[in-house]
Amino acid sequence: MPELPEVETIRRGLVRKITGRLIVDVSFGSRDAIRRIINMPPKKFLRKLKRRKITGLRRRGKFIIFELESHFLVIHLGMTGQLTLRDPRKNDEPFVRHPATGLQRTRQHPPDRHTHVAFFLENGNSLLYRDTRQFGRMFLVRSADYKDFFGKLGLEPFTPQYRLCAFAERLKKRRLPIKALLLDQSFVAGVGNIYADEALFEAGIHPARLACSLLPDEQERLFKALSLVLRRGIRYGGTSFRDYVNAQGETGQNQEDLRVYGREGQPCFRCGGPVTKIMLRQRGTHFCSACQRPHPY
DNA sequence: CGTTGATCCTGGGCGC
DNA sequence: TGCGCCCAGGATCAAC
Repeated sequence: MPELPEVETIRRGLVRKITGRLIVDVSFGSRDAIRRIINMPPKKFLRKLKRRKITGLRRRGKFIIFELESHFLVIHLGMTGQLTLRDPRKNDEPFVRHPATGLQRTRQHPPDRHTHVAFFLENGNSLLYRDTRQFGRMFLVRSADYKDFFGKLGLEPFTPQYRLCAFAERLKKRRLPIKALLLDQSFVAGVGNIYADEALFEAGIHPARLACSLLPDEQERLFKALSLVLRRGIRYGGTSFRDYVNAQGETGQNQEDLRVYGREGQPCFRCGGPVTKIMLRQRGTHFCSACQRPHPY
């Protein structure tokens, strides 16, 4: 589910509301789900979090990172993870799936069978972690281990380290389809299936091209396309295809602005030809077969 | 070493 | 209505 723009949108929606707050309690859902999601016994997790103050909120790739006093709580939302705030003074609304779009409409909701962790804050609000498919993970990382934890993660877009020369150098070493490389978090952090397809379309590059075969101007177009589509995703509050909601429980708007993802058979915005969908490494892959040629010559 | 495909889950949608 | 199958914003890991 959530790629860099979605995680960043959640972060921005939470940062003012939880920074400086104390975690007074943590409650858990079903045992089996908790064992998968948290990297330690729940009692230990609770002991380490109780009475801790949240001093800040960061993001690295698709990870959202809660700064505590001696630790970081690192959360990866997997495919269907949701982090939402619940204010007991406001009314709850049930999850409602829109019959036509399939999108969920909700503001805040009470915990249900997919709500696996609730963090209770001293101001009465709670932060709910809900995850239908249970692919998300939470880690408590000691401050000293922080760098190590993210050691293998790749270039971070929108930072000074995200530079064309580093990008091109990494590209040249890899002999696999460029789409597959874009999904590899040790290359560029934060890119997932939607934004990989969107960036390749913007750059006019066929998803099955071998990464090492990209010509210099293609490398540069892809480098720029990635930051373009990610920035656009953030500006529109993320892409809601199914489960993604922001910290307030609202869907994003970026699905209205996608060029190829989810548009199979519909006209390419550039040439008018039909958008093609193929399976590449078990992932749905959308592109325009006229604008994104399999061979550059 | 690098690359690949199976696997972990639940649920929605489709064909029969 | 129901069943079986395929698909879904992801990442890990055994096997080549």
